[in-house]
Amino acid sequence: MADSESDTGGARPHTGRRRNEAARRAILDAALRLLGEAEGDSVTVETIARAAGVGKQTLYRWWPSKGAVLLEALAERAQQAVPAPDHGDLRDDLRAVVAATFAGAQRPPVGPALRTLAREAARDPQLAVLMREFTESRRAALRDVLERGRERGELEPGRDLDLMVDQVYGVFWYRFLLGHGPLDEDTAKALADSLLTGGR
Amino acid sequence: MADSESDTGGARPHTGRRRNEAARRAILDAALRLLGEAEGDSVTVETIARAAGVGKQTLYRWWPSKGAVLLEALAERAQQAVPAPDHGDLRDDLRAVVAATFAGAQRPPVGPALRTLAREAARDPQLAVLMREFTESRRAALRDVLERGRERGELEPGRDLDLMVDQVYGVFWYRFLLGHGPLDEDTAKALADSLLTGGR
Amino acid sequence: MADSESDTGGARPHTGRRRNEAARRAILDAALRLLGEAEGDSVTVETIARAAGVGKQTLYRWWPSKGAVLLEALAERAQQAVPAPDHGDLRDDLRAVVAATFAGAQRPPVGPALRTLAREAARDPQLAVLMREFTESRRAALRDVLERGRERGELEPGRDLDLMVDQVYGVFWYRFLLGHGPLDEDTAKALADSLLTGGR
Amino acid sequence: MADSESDTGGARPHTGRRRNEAARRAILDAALRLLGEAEGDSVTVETIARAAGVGKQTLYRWWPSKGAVLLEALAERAQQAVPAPDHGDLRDDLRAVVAATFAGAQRPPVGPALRTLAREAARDPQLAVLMREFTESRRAALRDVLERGRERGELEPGRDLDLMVDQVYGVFWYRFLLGHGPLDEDTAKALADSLLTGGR
DNA sequence: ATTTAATCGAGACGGTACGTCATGTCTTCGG
DNA sequence: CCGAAGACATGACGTACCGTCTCGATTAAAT
Repeated sequence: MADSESDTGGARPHTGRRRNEAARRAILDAALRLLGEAEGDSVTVETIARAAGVGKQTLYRWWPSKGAVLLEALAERAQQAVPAPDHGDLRDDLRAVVAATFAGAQRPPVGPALRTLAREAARDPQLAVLMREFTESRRAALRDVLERGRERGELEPGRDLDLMVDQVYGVFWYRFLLGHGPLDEDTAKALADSLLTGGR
Repeated sequence: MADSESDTGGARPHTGRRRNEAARRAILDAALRLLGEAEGDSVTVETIARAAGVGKQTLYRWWPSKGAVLLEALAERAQQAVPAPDHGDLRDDLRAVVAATFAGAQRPPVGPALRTLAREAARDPQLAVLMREFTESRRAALRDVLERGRERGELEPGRDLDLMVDQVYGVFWYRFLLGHGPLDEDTAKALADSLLTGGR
Repeated sequence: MADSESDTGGARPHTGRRRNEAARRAILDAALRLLGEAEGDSVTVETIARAAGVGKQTLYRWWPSKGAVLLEALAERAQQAVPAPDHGDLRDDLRAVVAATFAGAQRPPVGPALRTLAREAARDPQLAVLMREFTESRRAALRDVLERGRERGELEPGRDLDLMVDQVYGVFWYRFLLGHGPLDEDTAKALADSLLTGGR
Repeated sequence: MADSESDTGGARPHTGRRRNEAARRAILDAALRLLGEAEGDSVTVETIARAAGVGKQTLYRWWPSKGAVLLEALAERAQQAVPAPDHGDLRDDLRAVVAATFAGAQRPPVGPALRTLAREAARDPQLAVLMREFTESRRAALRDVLERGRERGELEPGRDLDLMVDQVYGVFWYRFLLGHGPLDEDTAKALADSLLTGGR
């Protein structure tokens, strides 16, 4: 009965007094998988543990909260990405980064996970900190793009880069969480252009 | 013991088969107070009821969910604002609206309450809907300003106004909730200018 | 699925803010039934609650521990008994009381329940107190029989009645819990006679 | 932090592939100490291991269960006794054995330990078996005394000796565990006399 | 004037998830 | 190869909120 859900392929070998890497993997995988399946609701610590074929205690031993598990699972997945392209043209780079951000957050397993993560972080200060650190790397990547553009003279020297970054991520999170507007490629293009050209 | 916290001044007179306005007030007041106080803890239905000296059923009779109570409590307080100025100059109007938004959300009772409300909305879909409706009026006011500007020719005709609105509120919520950047008058000015002039 | 076990016959009507007597009954009945079935092992709070069709909290609201539930269930069952016969002859009375004690504790639902109760009381001081009070009434009944006998001159005036009582209940509990000797009617007779006649 | 309690004096030298006697001692000592100290709390395997500065496995390698450790710890201490005197007079012998039993169980280190042990045995069937075996020697000693008395004609030939033994140990355990009556020398005398002379 | 009906405070209820604890098994690694 | 260390799966524990329910009282409206 339990196996029908977990499908971990049977017994994991014990690893003695060292952390069992296979268990870690099973937990992270199960967490991400459940998030993708269940649209974010009802992803319980117990559910994750059962799906991973793991005791709850093992989960609590290594992560402070359910959200921390999700975050690590997600961070792993997102490690590879972080494009930070360098075409030599700010407009192109900006469009690419923004579009990649928008697209990346909506692929099946990531979207619900990210949303759930935000929900959890809203209540769990510890997780909020972790998440802030995680997103920081994304912000840094975007800031690099802008800095390169400024050095090439594509931006006014006095421009507030942090504000520009926040305009991108602000729009992203705002629409991502509320869902009242699109986060498609056209929007990405329009947003990038707005930052560079403004509204005149 | 209960009175030490609620301080409703003792017994409320019954109002027979008509809704007891005093109870409604007590609930909203208690809700707002708790929203402001509870920095990290979650605001419980039971807590609100107890603080208001009210049965839980009274709460559920008049509001569909805990979130609805919280939102109404906050909305009452925020009723006044929604400036939507009309100086005849888009830049001035925009700066004014953005600055007012930034400032309004940080006044002592509103700031923490709004933050807690956002936290609650992250978990309570019903509240999320209500909050969306509530913020819609703010967005509409900003959109009006932009539309007037466009009609005066101060914006390119093809500009995506909704995106501009979301840039403002996106930045606002992003910084408001994460607290990693300022929401002062300079920022308001810079943001407004960015929307109009862009970064070249 | 749940109903297959609980068999409470469907929904219990709510009783508002007053304790639900039906729920109390269901809990006590379920507790005793499960004890009888499961030989005492694995009678979990959760199991009792589920079998009674009740939330765990309801159980904890009214009893301090699982053992307290069992005790109350058992005390109810034992209420009627408490023989304390009065044939006018001490030997007859004593034999009757002892035999009744032995027999009563071994009837299907009572035996395992009593054993489990003792197990629980070994760890739960609160329950130990309750149990002491419960058994006190049994001791008192036996003491009454002895006192009547002494008044009739069937016992030496200086005899330590409390010790006699403890000889009866000591043997009872000792054999009941360890199970190394019989607690049948012959034993009862022999024990009663031993107390009166001694070993010469 | 762990050492503050164990205070085993620091590192024990390893003994290679032979059983480490020092570890055995540390475990038994820790067990006895904890049995004596822990008045209400239960004595945990982990607690013993930590207090002895020992891994849990070392414990399970040499003893089948926690209870076995506790019992062995106690048995060692109680080795000496088992008097079984032979004055040639049953009454004297009986009084001596009973008084010794009562007194022995109340000496400072043994009393609380024995009580805790009984508590543990109530939950641990394995320990219960071991304890039964352990107490069997005590029962045998008493039975010997009685048998010698019977052979000397001081007891009716048909007397149920096992029942007499259980009257002694029944009273002992009953009062020892519940503490509602004294276990002093007078009681011992009265109990011995009761067994021989009875109550007329 | 009496009945009817709705509100109110109170809090019990069934339920879901939580995070902790103890058990007994297992494996690593230093000596 | 022993012994320490401690990770692991299991399963019970007791707590926190949720949203629903039923009281008994109180009082306004309908009769």
